[in-house]
Amino acid sequence: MSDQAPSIADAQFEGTGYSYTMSLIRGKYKMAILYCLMEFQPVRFNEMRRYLGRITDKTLSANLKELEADGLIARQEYPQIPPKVEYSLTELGESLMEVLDQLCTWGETHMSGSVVAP
Amino acid sequence: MSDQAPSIADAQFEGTGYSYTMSLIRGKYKMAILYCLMEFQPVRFNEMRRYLGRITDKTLSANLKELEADGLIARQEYPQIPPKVEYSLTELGESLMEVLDQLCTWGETHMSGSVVAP
DNA sequence: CGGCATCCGTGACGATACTG
DNA sequence: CAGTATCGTCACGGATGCCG
Repeated sequence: MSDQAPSIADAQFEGTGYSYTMSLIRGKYKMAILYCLMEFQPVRFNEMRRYLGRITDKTLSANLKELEADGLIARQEYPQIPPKVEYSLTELGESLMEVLDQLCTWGETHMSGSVVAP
Repeated sequence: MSDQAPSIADAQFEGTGYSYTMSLIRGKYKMAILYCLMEFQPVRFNEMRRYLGRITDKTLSANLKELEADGLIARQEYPQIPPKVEYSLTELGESLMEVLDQLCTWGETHMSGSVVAP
């Protein structure tokens, strides 16, 4: 039931797919990490840190854990010296990137107000 | 430097369309505001505040100003007593919503599998 | 190399009161 | 009704140091 036109009076943002998706990619670096993986996976910890610019170990580490917990990325650890860990996108992560990639396209199209020369 | 495949060594996230798009919708409520407008525009200030749940006047006001400055939403003020202001999406805002709407769809599809019990 | 522990700064956001 | 002003809080992220 209740399949009538939604009214703003009782509508809610919480609980929408929107809200859920945003919770996954919130944060200064979440999307950058995913973007990095999409283009260069598998990627090692320090590779990614360099790519992201000024991110700190702590922040990167925390973000990677969250993304892993959310099922978007996979962590592959090689028990050796020196340690080696590679990150990559899961199937879920890849499916999300297909959508997020369009955000990139949109941004490139519309940031023209401030075209940044290469 | 030829036009070979990009290497992670000198790639950068800053400056991508991605980065630009995210800068527009960052924040706890930015997307919720846009989403609200997409479904119910034009929307008045207090209507939106109720829709967004626990947002304060200050935060809502600040976010609306930013979105307006970014050209995503339009503000229509009616000089009368009591005051009346309506917000709606600009063409640019609408074009962004077409993309963001897919985030919603993705979220609805994938949040069912990993519902986190409260 | 790939982390974790700790301390700390900042800015987004909340609560409340007030104004045109 | 549609904000503005002021204050307080807290998560996010930065800097540094240590460890397997």
